[in-house]
Amino acid sequence: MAASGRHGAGVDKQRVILDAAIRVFARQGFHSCRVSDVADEAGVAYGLVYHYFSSKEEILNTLFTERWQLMLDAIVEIDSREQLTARDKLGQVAGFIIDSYRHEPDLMKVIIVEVTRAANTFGRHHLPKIREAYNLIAGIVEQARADGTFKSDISAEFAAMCFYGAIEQLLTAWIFDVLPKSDDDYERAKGLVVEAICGGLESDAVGAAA
Amino acid sequence: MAASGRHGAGVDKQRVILDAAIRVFARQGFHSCRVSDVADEAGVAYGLVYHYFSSKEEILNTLFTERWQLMLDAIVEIDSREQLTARDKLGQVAGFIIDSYRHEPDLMKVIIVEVTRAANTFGRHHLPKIREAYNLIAGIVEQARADGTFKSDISAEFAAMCFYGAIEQLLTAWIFDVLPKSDDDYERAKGLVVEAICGGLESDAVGAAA
DNA sequence: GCTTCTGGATTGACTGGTCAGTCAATGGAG
DNA sequence: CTCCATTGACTGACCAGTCAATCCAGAAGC
Repeated sequence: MAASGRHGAGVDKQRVILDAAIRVFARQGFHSCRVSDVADEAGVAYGLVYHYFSSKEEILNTLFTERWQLMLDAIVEIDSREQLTARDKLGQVAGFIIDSYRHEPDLMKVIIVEVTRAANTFGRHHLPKIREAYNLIAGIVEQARADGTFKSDISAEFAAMCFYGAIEQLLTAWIFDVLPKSDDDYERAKGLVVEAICGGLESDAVGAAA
Repeated sequence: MAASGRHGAGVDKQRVILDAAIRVFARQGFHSCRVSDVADEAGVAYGLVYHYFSSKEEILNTLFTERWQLMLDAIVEIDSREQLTARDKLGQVAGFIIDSYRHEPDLMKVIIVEVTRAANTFGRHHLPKIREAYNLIAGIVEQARADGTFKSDISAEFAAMCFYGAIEQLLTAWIFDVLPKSDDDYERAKGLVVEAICGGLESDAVGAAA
């Protein structure tokens, strides 16, 4: 029966555990929750968690790796669309990330709070993967620098940090209810974050005068 | 003898413990270190830590509160200088934060990694203080929006997030050796981060044409 | 069709180690 | 002599990870 085991009605217990972990990690935080919390949330015996995962960390690893790769693939795909300007590409990237949060806020919260923003403890292991995202974004900027669309005195790596940092801060603000989060807010944010970073905060008159 | 206790050569043991904690927290992370590590680093008995602090967390609390207040005061002071433009004010704020990292990288690492970027676990308690910073920055932006220097279609709160997020991402990149960090890099970053956020990544010709 | 066998799925009690926080004892400055 | 800084061994709680037992779906044999 599909990819399921023997018992139950064909439910994939590994998936059930992962989904439960998303909820528990988002609610209590990775460090503050017990493995038994995850097992309870999944409606599964404690030991079964260790049948599917070698450790508590491996659960988080799996969640991060799955999702982050999706994002990397998306960025590569967006970057490959020749007809788009750099601003449009960055807009699509921002849109993808914002939509990810919109559709799976718990998962994104876990990834950002427990991995991306925890590069010290847990995320250290994932720095290479995280860097890949920076580099892909930097690649988009670099191209625009080369063709004169973007300022040449701001390095692509530096620009990528500003761009990514702004987006992550936005998600963080939503996660902790610092900014409002209606459907409208999400949609508007997609355009605004690009406008802010690419076009700048200063009104065009001032920007042109400089 | 000043603010010291009886024994020793007038050394303030509380300060010694705090300084040791900065090093240990920065090196091993708050969660992965033991209180005994801090005591050892400070060259002090385990129990003395609990003579000066009621818990391990209170040490981190103290470090954060001290430093963050310094930053809030600095921002208020910068904002009060009437003759500065919004861009200049933001530049000073960025400069202050970057210099803080430059002069006390361990302390700033602890504050960012363990508090600011850990709003889930520990930082939750400090969200109000963290928000104050956002609001002060938003205030600077708001003023520029009112006098037409900054675009009115980007809300001040949103802009503040982008600005602060970009800076924090910069520090994070330095902390984890993702960006180079010579004295020159720090100095250049001060101007560039403001140029990126206020002026935008797009070259002026493009920005003006839009 | 019925029974037995097999191996992975599932269970949850238990262990071993870790560590924050306690506290009774010590010591030395005033 | 008193008071408080200082010491460090100890305790109680917590929890990740282990493991032996059990269960059950389907395969194999009859």
